[in-house]
Amino acid sequence: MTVIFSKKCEYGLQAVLYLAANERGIESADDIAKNLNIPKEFVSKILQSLTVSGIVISKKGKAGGFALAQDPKKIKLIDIVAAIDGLTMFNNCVLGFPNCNPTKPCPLHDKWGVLRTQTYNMLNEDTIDTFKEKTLRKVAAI
Amino acid sequence: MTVIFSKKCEYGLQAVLYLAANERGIESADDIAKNLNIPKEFVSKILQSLTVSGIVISKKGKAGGFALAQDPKKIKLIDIVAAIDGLTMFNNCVLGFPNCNPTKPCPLHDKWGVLRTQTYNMLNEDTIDTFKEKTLRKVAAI
DNA sequence: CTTTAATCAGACAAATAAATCTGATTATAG
DNA sequence: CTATAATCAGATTTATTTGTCTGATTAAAG
Ligand code: SF4
Ligand code: SF4
Repeated sequence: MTVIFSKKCEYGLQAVLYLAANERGIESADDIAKNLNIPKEFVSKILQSLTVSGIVISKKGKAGGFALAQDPKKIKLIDIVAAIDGLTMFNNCVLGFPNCNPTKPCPLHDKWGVLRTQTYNMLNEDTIDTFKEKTLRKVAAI
Repeated sequence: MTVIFSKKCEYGLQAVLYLAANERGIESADDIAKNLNIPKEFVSKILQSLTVSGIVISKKGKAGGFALAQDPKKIKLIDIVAAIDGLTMFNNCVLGFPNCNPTKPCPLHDKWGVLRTQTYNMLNEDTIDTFKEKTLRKVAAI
């Protein structure tokens, strides 16, 4: 069981945070994978897909790799989530009931609705440039 | 993608809420499945496992089925989650970083830690007898 | 120009989760 | 006592997610 996001999405978030934090520009998939201790081929695939979404760019050949496609002051975590897992979870129920709808609230609607929104806001309110320090410290501790 | 809980857990939560809400005592798996619009064999298996956890009881043979093992005033949603998915998610990171630890916080630790606790509280603070009405209304709308 | 180290595309494999099936057992009701 | 309708246990199937492999392409550096 993952929490909220798929592994794909978690790795995507970690990789993009890492790219933003180390400020070295182009970074190889191999390097990213080693530093985050996640499977290289997998994170490589994920970053490939994020090039299509315009979040990272890739450079082929020797000394190639991935880098942010935009200023980290413009990228939010929610952008990465939207690109990988989509945003449907922010319309779904913790209990798995269908048709989430304030007019047909299920038992937890009031409480869950608030938490769901706060989770969304958490991912939407800061740009990833503000996470550099903490990302570096966390990565160092992996 | 499910939200937080596995399908197994979602169905378990729904089934137990349903048993508490309709107050008919023994209810067949077939009936539960039809009313919740979820697979009968699957919910049956899940309820079987919840008998082991002491949350429901089962009665075999004709007119058999499942019923709550305890007074609904004593059952909390967190009990069902603990029995099916376990509670590890309440120690894990949204970003999937390993070693969640306040001394090695990752970028979202402060915010996510709070939301995670509030989610736990949401499942822990009320007993399922308080959900009857809303459950019935939600089930009717499925 | 050749070697090397990287992405890229797409197939493939393994693991996990979700759902179904089968046969046995059990209890009720006629 | 028999027919029926249910749980139960466990195997099996299917779907999805996660992870790996292969071969082609690309670009840098000697
Ligand atoms: S009404 Fe609330 S609890 Fe029910 S499905 Fe919608 S968000 Fe979830
Ligand atoms: S420190 Fe916070 S964000 Fe990081 S893993 Fe722990 S809970 Fe998650």
